Amino acid sequence: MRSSDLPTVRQLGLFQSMADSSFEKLVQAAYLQTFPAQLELITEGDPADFLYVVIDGSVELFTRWNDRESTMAIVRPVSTFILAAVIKDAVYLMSARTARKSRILIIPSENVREAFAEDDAFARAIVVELASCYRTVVKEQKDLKLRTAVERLANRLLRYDHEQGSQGRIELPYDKRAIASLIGMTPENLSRAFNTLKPYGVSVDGAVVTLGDIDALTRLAKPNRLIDHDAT
Amino acid sequence: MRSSDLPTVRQLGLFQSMADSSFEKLVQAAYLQTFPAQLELITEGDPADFLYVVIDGSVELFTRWNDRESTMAIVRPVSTFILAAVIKDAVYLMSARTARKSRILIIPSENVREAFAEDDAFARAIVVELASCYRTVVKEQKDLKLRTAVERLANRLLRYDHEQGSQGRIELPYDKRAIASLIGMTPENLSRAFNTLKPYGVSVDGAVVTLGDIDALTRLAKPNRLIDHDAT
DNA sequence: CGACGATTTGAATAGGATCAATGGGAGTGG
DNA sequence: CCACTCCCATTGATCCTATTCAAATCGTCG
Repeated sequence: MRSSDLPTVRQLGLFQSMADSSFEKLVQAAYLQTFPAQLELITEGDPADFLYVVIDGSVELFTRWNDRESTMAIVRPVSTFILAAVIKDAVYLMSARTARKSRILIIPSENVREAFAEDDAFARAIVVELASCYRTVVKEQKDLKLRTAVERLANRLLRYDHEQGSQGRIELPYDKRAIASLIGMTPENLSRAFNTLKPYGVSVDGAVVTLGDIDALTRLAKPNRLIDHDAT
Repeated sequence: MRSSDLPTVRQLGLFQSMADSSFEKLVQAAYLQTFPAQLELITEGDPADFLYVVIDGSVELFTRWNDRESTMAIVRPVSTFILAAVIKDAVYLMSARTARKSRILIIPSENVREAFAEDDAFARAIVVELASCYRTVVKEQKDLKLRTAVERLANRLLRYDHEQGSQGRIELPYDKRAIASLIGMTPENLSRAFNTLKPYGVSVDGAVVTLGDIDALTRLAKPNRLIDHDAT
């Protein structure tokens, strides 16, 4: 793998506290590959043979059932995905495909589980990582069960604004189809939700969204650290 | 605490592999209390001061936002809840109240984190526990995003039937209000969903539900091990 | 320029929520 | 034991939200 990528991976919360020797072993067993956009990397139901680390690009985690499909998450560099399946030596619960051309580090599950068994610091890092993942999904579930589609969109816009420096002007990080599915609605409904938010100062021009009245939008959205914040 | 409860707790996946000394310390620091029904044990947003173990009774995890409320899970004996918050030393994301009179073991968070730091086997048990919790919530999210309310109910009925010995006759484990909220609908809508399922052999008499045509119900529900099963 | 995919808009429908009213036990107190 | 009350569940009517299907528009890329 490219030597310049190594430190980035090493600095991930998941890997930074493990022993050098353990990390070495993991990296030695790993493959770094570049995939074109829209390539299905894993399919839900398959055994979890690898742990994935997105180095560059982005990956969409999605799920299918009965001819319906829903985007569960979009993973951006640098982070891992499907750790839980790997640790439990179970099948993947979600499918994954590259959203764009992506460079991805692939670590065989057995090596991950071996490091987990041998390296105590790594085991504890996994605890922290999984606890974070768990809390993130719980927040998403709260978002889904407690809010309407428009409220979910409003809160997400505020979140993107915050992530992008609170300038009242954001660039949507993914295409609208993906955002719609992520938020749990159809693309058509997303369009209409944007229209519903016009009176709250929201105007859309392609992927650029201007938040002209943050206060009004905030009063509508009622963001909450127990649902919307990333931290803890 | 009652000596007869100790082995049950000790045999939980979370505790069974840890050192005797660590377990001893945890138990020594813990309190066993009996709470009346409908008592709010924890409130979301509060610091996670304790890990909870339901010994007897049952506890509802729920969440509130903007005057709405939703049941996230119901915890039955013997199992723990809010482990992730305790490990991360964060605030609770969910509130909890006893659904009925309950006996509950309460372990101070600091002791849990101390055991986590000192006992490697315990750390690894926490990994497995959190991975399971994570995968459970992911399944619930898939259920919510991919299925209609009637489909969710149909699958849940099949699950209860399976849990209760596949006799085609089940007793609802909680009152309908709770089940409705758990599934993500209103009580009114649950009533109507039961009616919708009548042509599929579902008949309701109080808390007793008869599944007269499992095949038809299954064809409608399309249960899936990546959403509905408990294991892995 | 033309084709394709993504987005938007419109119209109709379905799914679910809300509000209001009624029925039905379980528990309480006389 | 019976009446009363309360809470849960059901039903009806209506409203609102969101999906579906269809068509138009826009922009991008070859």
